[in-house]
Amino acid sequence: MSPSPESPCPPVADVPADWPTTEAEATAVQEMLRGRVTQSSAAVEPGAPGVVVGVDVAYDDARDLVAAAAVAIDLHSLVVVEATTAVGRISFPYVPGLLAFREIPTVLTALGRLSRTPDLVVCDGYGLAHPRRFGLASHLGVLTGLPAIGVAKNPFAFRYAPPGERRGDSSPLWDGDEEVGRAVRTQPGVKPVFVSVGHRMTLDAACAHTLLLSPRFRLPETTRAADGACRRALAALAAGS
DNA sequence: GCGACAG
DNA sequence: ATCTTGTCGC
Repeated sequence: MSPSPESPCPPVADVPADWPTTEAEATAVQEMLRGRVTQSSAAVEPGAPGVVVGVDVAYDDARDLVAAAAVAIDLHSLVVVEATTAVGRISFPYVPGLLAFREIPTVLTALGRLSRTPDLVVCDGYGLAHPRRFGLASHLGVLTGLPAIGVAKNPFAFRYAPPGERRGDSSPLWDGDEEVGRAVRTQPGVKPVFVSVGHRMTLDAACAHTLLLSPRFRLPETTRAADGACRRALAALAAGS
């Protein structure tokens, strides 16, 4: 039977047939792709005009569903110019270090539904601040070829000294003796966010972009908008089924 | 070996 | 991530 024409239910995408199934396979993919990350001059200079896209996902574990959102925001005005969503089957269990395999297929679908090419993608989570230097933001950047950064709400397993209390203060995020990202104070006296390079971006530029995207709240406008959009998409799906 | 551990 | 109301404060 084909779906009834009047059915407003959005299609739920299945997991790609070639998607990794085991942790060993997923780790091997990371090892295979990590060399493609570029960390040179910023593809989008902080303050330059352009469109930044925030991506985020929300889960319905009971139904095995993940909803993704891609929200395009004008870098200068921070006004939302476009938003897309997608719903798919959860493609991987949550394993620290393998988060990308849980989110990427559905995020890619949402990104592909945008009518424009982003100048920068902002992810929830990490890029190079990752056990194998290939977190979600790097993975998404390499697969799309787009400049990407990761802005996480928690320091994961990395160490840092609290940055100064003023907006714009930052301190290194360390994996041993290697600086893999930075703790950035986006609002005075508020817990910092944890920024790392995803792809085609320097750490300095990633931090500068994060600050420009967070003029009023702790989290970047991209993250806030994408979070709201994917939650609404998931709620709408539940309501319509 | 055990615990910690982005979302 | 998710479970979840009202409430304090700018």
